[in-house]
Amino acid sequence: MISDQDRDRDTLDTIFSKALQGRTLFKNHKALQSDFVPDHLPFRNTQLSSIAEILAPILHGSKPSNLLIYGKTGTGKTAAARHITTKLAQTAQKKRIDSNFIYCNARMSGTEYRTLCELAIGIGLKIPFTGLAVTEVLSRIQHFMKQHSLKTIFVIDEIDYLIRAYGDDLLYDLTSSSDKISPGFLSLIGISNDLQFKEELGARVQSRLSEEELVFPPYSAEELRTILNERATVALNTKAYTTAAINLCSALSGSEHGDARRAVDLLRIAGEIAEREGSDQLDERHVRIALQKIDQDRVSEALKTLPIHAKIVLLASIYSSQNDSTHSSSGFVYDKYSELCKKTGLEALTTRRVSGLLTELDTLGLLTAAVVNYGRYGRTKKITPQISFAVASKVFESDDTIKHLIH
DNA sequence: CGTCCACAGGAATGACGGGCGG
DNA sequence: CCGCCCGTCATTCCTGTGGACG
Repeated sequence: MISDQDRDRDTLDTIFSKALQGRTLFKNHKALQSDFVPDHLPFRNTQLSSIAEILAPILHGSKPSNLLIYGKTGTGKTAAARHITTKLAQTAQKKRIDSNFIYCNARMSGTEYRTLCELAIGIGLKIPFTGLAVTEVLSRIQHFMKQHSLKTIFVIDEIDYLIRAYGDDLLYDLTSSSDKISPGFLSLIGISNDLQFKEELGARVQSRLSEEELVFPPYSAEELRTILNERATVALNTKAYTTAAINLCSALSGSEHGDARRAVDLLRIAGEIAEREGSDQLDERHVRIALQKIDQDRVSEALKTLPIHAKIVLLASIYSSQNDSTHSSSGFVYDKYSELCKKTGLEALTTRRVSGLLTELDTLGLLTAAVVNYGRYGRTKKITPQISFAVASKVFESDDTIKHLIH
């Protein structure tokens, strides 16, 4: 009989010895991670030079126009913006021009307050992580920028998230604060995945924020192949992958929406699988396994960070819709949810709150909550889980408070 | 053609953890 | 230390609503 510990040590030993033998496929794992900004962005020359032209005025001390960048996920928006800003920052530093380039992701930050905090930290201003009014943080930032006459470019990624959750007031304040900051200034670069996002902006913000606009089209499968090849030569050892594997990665991602990030993720995960298997070449088989794993990974990451009640609501939705779809109204889900809460000893939240949680889970893409009218029989959200029971249970099993709800 | 279901979702309010200025 | 402010999450109370049924 082999204990768990023994087995763990065995596998660790084999991993280590393989690494020592130099059998790893990766020579630079970072180049395939999603936050990696490559030196060279193929097929984005026109966009890059447009951004550069728009931002260039900062090099002689005047305020660049605000910019709005559109494009679906994985079309290189973030990479392009980060690429240009770091290049600019380098040039500015060389020529001793005072300027700040700050990047933040609104969805990661979560709230208006925390987005502003990113800006504050970026310009070197200390702000407590809670306790202040948003307007207070804003005026401190403005005051600080005026005092030090800071010239700043602020990139807000996934800006559509911010608008949907909080409205455009903050953006209005940010774009109309130039006199409070002068002789410093603040230029905004908004990045949006949503092409219709602009219509959600009020007219006053719309004209200010999108002084300039740029659209990033999706990559074709052909272009993806070139990109992946470029990344692969940086990230992987020369003989560690087949061209067929690269081609498959680009074909699989290109057929959907030309999503480069997904293609790169796919390649990385395939590499990791191949490495774990101990094979010395990444081939098409690994890519196919990775394809199954990739969505699951993304989802379970989201699941893990969910608050406890959101987890239970999600579980309740899955149970409710499991056998027959007539049991997927928000009322049914709530009943199931409170039943589950009773089992864990937790106090159930109100219907109102659960309704809110359902919409939150919808925006996370973990389920769809469509409002439907059954006339005489009322008006509900029709809940359809977007993840399987298997995936959910796998993640929730590691949560002590709800693991016994899974059966 | 009006009724009325079964909720949606807005507004006001409160508890909580936390910072502020005095 | 105090009294006051904040954001966040949740509750309570409320008004609104599309369309099948009678």
